[in-house]
Amino acid sequence: MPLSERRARILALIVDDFVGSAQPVGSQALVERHRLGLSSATVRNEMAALEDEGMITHPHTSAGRIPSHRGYRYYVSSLMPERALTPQEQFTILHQFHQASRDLEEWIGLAASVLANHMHNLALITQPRLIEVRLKQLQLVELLENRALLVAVTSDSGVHQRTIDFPVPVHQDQLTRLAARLNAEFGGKTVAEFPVRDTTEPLSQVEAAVIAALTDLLLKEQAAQVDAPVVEGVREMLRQPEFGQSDRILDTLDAVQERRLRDAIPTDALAQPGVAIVIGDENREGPYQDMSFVLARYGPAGGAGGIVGILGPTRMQYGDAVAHVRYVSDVLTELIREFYGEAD
Amino acid sequence: MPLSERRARILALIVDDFVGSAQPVGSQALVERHRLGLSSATVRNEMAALEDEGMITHPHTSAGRIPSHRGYRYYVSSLMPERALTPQEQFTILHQFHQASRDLEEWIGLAASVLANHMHNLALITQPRLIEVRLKQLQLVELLENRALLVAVTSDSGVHQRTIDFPVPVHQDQLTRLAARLNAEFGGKTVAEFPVRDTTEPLSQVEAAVIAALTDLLLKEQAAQVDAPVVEGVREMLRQPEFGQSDRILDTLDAVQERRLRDAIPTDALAQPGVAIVIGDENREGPYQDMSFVLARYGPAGGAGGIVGILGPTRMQYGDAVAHVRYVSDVLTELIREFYGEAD
DNA sequence: CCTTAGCACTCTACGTACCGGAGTGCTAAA
DNA sequence: TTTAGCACTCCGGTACGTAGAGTGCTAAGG
Repeated sequence: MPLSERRARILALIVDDFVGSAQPVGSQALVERHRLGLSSATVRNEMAALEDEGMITHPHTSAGRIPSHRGYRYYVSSLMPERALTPQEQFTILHQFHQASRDLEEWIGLAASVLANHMHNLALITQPRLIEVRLKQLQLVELLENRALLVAVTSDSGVHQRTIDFPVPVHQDQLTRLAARLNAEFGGKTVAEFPVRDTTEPLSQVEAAVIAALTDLLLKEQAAQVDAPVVEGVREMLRQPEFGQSDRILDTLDAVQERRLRDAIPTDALAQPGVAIVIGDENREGPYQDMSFVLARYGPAGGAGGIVGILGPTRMQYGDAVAHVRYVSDVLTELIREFYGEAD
Repeated sequence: MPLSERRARILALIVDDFVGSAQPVGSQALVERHRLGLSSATVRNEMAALEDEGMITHPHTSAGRIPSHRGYRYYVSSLMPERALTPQEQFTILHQFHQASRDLEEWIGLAASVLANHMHNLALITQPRLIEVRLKQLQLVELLENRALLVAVTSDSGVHQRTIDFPVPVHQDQLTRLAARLNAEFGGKTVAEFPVRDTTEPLSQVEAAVIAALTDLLLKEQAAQVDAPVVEGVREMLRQPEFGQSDRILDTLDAVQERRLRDAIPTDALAQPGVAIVIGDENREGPYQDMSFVLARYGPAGGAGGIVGILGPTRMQYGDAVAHVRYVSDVLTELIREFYGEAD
């Protein structure tokens, strides 16, 4: 049920003020700061109503109001002004990409830094990957007489490596020939498309070992839906007043380890296109229940892509966050398109 | 000038107690806890003397004593009991390595985790590298019509990649032939040994671009004396009481970023073989001046190697730290010897 | 019926005061 | 040289009082 216009306006002001100051906002302060044509008493009545509707709460009896998770949700869904970055802001960001070298990993790291610095919160970006992983080319390098390094380049330009132990000695010549043969046979294929060998015709032990390693490597690669994300700005985020106590910092520090974060990213919120916002207890996992994600997919439709987003306390500048995430996602999409070529 | 035996004994007890409890230790507590055949007054006299010699201090007038950096230095140099890990401890650690797969990077990460968990402090390990980087094999993979991925495997089994843009279109066939040719020509050589081309005979633009990229890549690789280390246990360390205030945590968090840490590792202390201890203000850089490093090199003599160590507050179990670092360093050395083969 | 002035009440943050405990430094005697 | 004794110091915790910000309610006014 929608709020009355005045009530909604007051909610928006409470959110704005609280996001800015991190202090509970009182009726009188609100009236003065925004020159409302109302008395503080009226605002108090509205606040009481907003509290009944679950949009705001008190930390304690005689404190000002702070938005509840529900209030934030209402705010971002109905009240928040849409805003795009100004040309000036866009330029500042683009400029940094032009400074960097043409390297995908570097771009990802840079994008994360940019986001983190602008939003004073944690930025996370997963490496771009294709849904379908195709083998592009493999290489075999002798390390010891019975061990080799398998290097596989996949269609998303990822380079993967693994050592293989053979039951028999091998030489580089042999490996090079084998690599050429396997490239011809498996190149350009997904694991699912790998030709099944006629089992009656026994493979050489070496060949079998390489194929096994290759298959396993690509399967593992494909299985990992999302890589552990690149994370920047942990410190920026922890500087926010909500992390004032050190035990809170330590717990959060734990929660934003790349590996834990990978599983915590609420990917289901990204079913629809556009920027998704996941607030507080909309997160399933405990440690993130008073934080919010602002997430978007990046990458050309059907091509290699990943997730870019911001994680911070629920008290967050959602409008700016959305604008920044959207813009950075667009920039990354464009860079990837360039990198992999239009044709892909 | 050496301390009298009794005075040294008292210093050792102060260090031990303080390391254990993080509380300043008073004369009476010391006497009671260790059943010294002395009165607290005598101990107080000795403490006053130790303070004159700069070995201990007070936080304030009526507090117990804590070791100064100088006191720790004396302790580790002259008083600390040498200790090796018990067979039981050794087994616990070795066991974890046997669980892991045969992958060098994984070993490094595992070793760091083990160290961090046992010592409740930060563990850091640099990737193993050779002083001399030799090209083992290179591979060229077409990405776009005028862009390729250069993958170079170096003699320390490192896999390095870089994209190359060509002024002209290329095909995979051409790249494969070129790669084979360059492998024959440059394989097994260091950058310094790369044959200089006769400049009068012009290279193809493609070949020139690849050689330039390869040279640059190996040079960069060689130039970085130490990689940014793998770091584990940040949270373990920050849990120590010396990091009780949140601003201290944030500052430290900053100081232990991989990149900053790389430059802060006091490598010069590792000139002599064995385990090096760098205490407090023996560190040049500010943020580490109330922390200590316990470091060792690992890797077979003349072979690929790196640095393994612990970073924590100066109040640290130095004896255990040394024993653990030494043992893990030995284990890593053994693993590397196995991995690269004895012959190397 | 909505708005608002007025007022009693509540809770926090902060500063002051106070006290017990642990520890020191000094002195004088053993 | 060691030690008992004692006065002194400082921290940490608790209690208390106060100022400030804010609330909720009531009753009067438009």
